[in-house]
Amino acid sequence: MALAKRARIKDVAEHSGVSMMTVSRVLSNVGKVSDKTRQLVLSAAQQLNYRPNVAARRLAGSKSFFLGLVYNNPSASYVSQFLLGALKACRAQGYHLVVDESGDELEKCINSISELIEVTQVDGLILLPPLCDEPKIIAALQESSVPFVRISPDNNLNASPYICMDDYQAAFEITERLINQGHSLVGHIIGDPNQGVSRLRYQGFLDALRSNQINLPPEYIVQGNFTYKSGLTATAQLLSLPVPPTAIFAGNDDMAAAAISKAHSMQIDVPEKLAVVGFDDIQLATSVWPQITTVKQPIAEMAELAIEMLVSGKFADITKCSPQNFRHVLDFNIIERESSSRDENK
Amino acid sequence: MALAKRARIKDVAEHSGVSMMTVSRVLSNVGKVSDKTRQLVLSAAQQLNYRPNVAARRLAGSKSFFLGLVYNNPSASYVSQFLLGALKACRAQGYHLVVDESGDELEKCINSISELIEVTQVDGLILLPPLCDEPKIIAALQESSVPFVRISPDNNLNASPYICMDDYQAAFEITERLINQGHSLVGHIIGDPNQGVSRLRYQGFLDALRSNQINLPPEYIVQGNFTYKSGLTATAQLLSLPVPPTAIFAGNDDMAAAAISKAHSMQIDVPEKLAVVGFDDIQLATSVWPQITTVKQPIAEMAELAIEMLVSGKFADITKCSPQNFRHVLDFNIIERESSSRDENK
DNA sequence: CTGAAAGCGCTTACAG
DNA sequence: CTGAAAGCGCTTACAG
Repeated sequence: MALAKRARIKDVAEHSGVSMMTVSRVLSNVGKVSDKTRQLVLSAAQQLNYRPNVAARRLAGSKSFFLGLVYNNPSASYVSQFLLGALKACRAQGYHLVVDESGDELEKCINSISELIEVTQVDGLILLPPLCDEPKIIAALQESSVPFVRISPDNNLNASPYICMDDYQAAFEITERLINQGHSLVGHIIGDPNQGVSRLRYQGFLDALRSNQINLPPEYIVQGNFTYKSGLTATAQLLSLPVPPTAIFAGNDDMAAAAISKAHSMQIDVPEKLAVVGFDDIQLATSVWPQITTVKQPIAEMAELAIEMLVSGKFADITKCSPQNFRHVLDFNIIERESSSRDENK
Repeated sequence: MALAKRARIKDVAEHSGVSMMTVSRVLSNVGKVSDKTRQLVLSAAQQLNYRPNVAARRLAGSKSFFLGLVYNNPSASYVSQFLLGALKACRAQGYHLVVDESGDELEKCINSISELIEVTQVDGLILLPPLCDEPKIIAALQESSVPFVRISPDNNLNASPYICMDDYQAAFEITERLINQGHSLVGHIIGDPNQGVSRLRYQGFLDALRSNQINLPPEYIVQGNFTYKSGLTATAQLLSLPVPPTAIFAGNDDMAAAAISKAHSMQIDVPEKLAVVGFDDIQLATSVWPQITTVKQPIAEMAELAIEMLVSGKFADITKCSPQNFRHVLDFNIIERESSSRDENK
């Protein structure tokens, strides 16, 4: 029934005694209209429960009110947290979100993005890592002139606006906490080598040690790839060292959870014999025992900001933007839980 | 550039020497066209890299090629697994997915669904549990006459086509496995009372005991709500019983993971002193130690089937469908892992 | 089996 | 500040 009676601009125009054009102007908030007629139109629209027809709008040449989200990130919890934030912001702004999981094949990925642009005609695009660092995708997007925002990108920082947090600083701080708690033999499991954040977190870790005059032998640093499985292997390696570490800083929570599991299965108590800290604060961090001390990454906030940036139109014509305004850094929090004991408080 | 040169139906028509109408017929696969002209049109379309303009299509009164997915399910991994399957199927069928997290307030939820229908003009809708059991939403949807498919619904089974698995049978079988392994004192943590699957799993559990002539005192059954936290509390209660259970069947994996954590923190070894089994096979099931024996629910397959049902048009006019064809049941698997030992093999 | 006409609901450009 | 005209790219319904 709602569908059958749906009001059109023409109805609103007749109802308020002005032309369709004036109604259109009022509703899209464009051009000058006198306050009086504006009120007239607005109340008529409300009375008729007018909702614009997006298809007609789009066809006539304006915005589609669709935004696209493309990802190939394997972490389900990362993606869903992001999705939640993005959806919330879209709703607030009157936009809808078209989601696409691109797969890992570069060719297919570019195809599905151009599909999204041509067929869905999105007004803007959000690229999640590690997809957002693919030069070919960036190039294709620039050519299409569709505005896009990248999340935690690692390269081509002048190519588009982007949102990130200070991974380096967070890693520095969480490592320093471990040091302040008396740990000097701290192991590190590096994240996916294809993601820039892995390097930043590793660097923050190293610098925290250095600034505390700790010399760590290289065998205490092991390469992982952000998966639970890689965390298992890496931890086994660390704990088999002649002098095993008393603490492990894993590059993300999945690997930290694995570190805890592996320690348990080797009869090593966490946190008594081994402190473990992670990164991200995904749901898993509070679904294992003991719960994981970690860095809370503001994933949902990143999503909301990304939508707002796209909607604002500030980056509509990227060639007119100064790359100085591209960088948006959000704050993090360190959350202390049971997987690392706080000796100083005991 | 792709956007600038985009071919229209008119171009394809001129290129192949037929009318626009014929091109339209060929491309939408509707009406009779001679094989010869069909080939002509098809090759012209390909040559020109023609892609239909969805907005124009929609405006002219045909399908929107958008499908909607609405959820309020709190389990991030459930939703993302579903999303993955849905996205894959959409891509295969040339559709796009508009996702909406509805929130828990019924009023807002109905609003956002009607928004989705009116503004986005989706051709069909998928409802995830527990949202899919809200009578008011079902009523609103029926009135709008938009086809919709529900996932694991609990009531109004004649209201729409739906997809589910045999939760009862799966619970029966996984419980019987525990019994066959020598457990007679098996505790159960019931899931969210608002979800039908909780009751079905509970019922399967009870009947497995009964069919094995086991009388279980009622205190071995505790109410949870599918969250990790509720699993913690429920397990504490079960393990404090004068004679604690030797096994726990949790209504889902989140609660099973909590059962393992709680047992650990009470110095009770899993699976030696306590076997734990869950339900769903979400990522968490393999991210804790020991990994959880569980029922693998075919979430992604459910999503794919839902999309296919919507696209097929079989349920386009629901008033013409026989409710006998509504029910679609998918198979499950029981996956044995380390959280429950297999005594018979030792 | 094929085509000419009209129209979907909106916005762009052009006038005043 | 306001409006009449034309058109976006497609499909529906009507002819033949």
